[in-house]
Amino acid sequence: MRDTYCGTLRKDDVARTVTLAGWVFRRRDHGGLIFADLRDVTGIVQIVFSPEIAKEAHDRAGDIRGEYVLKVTGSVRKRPVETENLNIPTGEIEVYVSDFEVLNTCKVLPFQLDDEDMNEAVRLKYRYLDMRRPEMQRIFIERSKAYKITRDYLTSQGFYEIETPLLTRSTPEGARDFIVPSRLNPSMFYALPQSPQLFKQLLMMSGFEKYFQIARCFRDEDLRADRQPEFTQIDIEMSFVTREDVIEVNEGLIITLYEALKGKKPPEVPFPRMTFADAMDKYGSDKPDLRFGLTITDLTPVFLNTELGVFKKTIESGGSVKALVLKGRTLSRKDLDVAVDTAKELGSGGLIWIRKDADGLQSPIVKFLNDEEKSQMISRLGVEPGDVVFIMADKPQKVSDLMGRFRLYLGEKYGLIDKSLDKFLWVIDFPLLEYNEEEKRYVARHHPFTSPKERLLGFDGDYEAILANAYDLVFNGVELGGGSIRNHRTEDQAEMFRLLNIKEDEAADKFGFLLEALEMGAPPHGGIAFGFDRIIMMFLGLSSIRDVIAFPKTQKGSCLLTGAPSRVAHRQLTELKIRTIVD
RNA sequence: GGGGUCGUAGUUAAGCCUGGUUAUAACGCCGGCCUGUCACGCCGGAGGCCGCGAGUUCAAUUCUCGUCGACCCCGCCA
Repeated sequence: MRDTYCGTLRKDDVARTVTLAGWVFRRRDHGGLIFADLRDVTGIVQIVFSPEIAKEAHDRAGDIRGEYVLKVTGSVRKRPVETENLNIPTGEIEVYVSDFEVLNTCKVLPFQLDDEDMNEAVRLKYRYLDMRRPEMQRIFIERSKAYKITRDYLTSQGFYEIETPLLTRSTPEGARDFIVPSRLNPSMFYALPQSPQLFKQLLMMSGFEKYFQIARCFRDEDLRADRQPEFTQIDIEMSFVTREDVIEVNEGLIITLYEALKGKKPPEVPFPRMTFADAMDKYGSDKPDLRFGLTITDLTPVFLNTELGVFKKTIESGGSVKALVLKGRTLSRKDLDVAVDTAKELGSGGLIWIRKDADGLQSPIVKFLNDEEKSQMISRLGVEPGDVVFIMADKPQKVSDLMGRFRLYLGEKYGLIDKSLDKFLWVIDFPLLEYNEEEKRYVARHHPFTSPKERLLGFDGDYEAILANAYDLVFNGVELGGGSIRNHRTEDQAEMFRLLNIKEDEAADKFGFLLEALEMGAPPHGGIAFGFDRIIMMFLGLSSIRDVIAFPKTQKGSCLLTGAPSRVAHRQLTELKIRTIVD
């Protein structure tokens, strides 16, 4: 239909006769002369309707409106001096239309495509129009590039791409499943996969050795700016590997993607590492944002014999006292009150501030501290005049977590984060287990197939001290992916189920197929999975995962475009032998 | 499940705190003029269930409660 794309035209094309096809982006009707910007997937070019060049075309051009779909034939000409538009790549030329055809008309759109400040609900209802905008097209063109890079890189490393089922079995542990009724088996349900975890391990038992898949995953949990109920993972599994092997090949993949999407090299290669314990101690997070310092200091030793009630009580019951120092910011009383309120909103029992002025320490609690405590605190924290110390006291894990979040608040509020930096980090040596208050038992921190760093047969010590052979990749404080070396021997996996308090018959019922497969020559194996959407979002510098998903869901999980989820015909339910219990 | 922000022409916002006139602006849309614009310009015009439902009041876009929807966060997300 066409022989040339709009956005590709340059000075070299002058004098060519071209046929273009695209949408009318903007028109500027001067009566005698009509300009329009014709847009296709490659960009825009100015087309000119002149009565002197083509009277008939010019007459008809008056009826053209925004977003009309045109096929245009004309000659490429250099723009007259002083009328070039250097803001667009095609700005040195224009196309004089000799003839055109309206391929389709267009109603007045519900919003203007060049409106940058659009309500997201309207964009989502008319997502196909939203996606017509060049900046949205750019995102999805980059995303498309990322698929290809991923496939090229991994296949060149000897990986095989294999698909796994979407209709699979619901398993306990982990996120809530989306379930799908089985018509052929009334009252039975499939589950959509939270990840292809078990299948990729089984493929290792099949002997493929290196597997990957760009896999859709489903988790029926509440949404966030960076979480959708269905999302895409780069899912990877390898046989006969150690943690170092997995990290090496995947660091290569991430670097390749980073360079392609950001157009520059990552700042630090190989990516630095940090243990989970260090991350929690210094940054109060298992995904620390290293673009700024502001590390947490443990002041518990300073206050072991304190007379200050809050600290004394906390320390006696096994808690910790932790501090952050905001350097060189003379905060007003109001700033400090806001900080205290913020800490409360984060869930803190209280935040203590101490301001060091030229006259000494200012704080509501300073009179309860003795000289020894004050001087020790000052030397440990390196406090200088103009600094503010923030202190919280609570159970060790809780205070770490709270200080971690408070650190992010301070970083954001006081502009400590250098947004021009990119910081990758491997977090390693996670705990294998964590206590779940709700279920009153230990659950797997990563997943139940993760292996411990050391074999555990007959383990009877401190569950929380067991380290896992697991690793996460963190980028600017966001988790991009994580993985582990798995248990490849039945007895090790059975031991894990024992630690998780999953009974033998239950394990056999739910995971029997895996345990059996492990008994039939399962190789040592491990892998990783990256959030593909998140990678695109982070590397393109976007703040919402919805911006990198073509047709995303709202926070309540609905699609404003199609109206999903929706009621279904009663007949459909009957066929599935399903009765709902609410109207 | 909980906390917060928001909802007014097609769109983006102002007005609401402190209730009372024809609900304001920009962009878009429609008509007219315009041969070098590129966010074209100039003149004129149309366009509103102030999300929905109750309540308070002589009177509600404005105050109160509820509800629906969008967004951010906590819980949740192996």
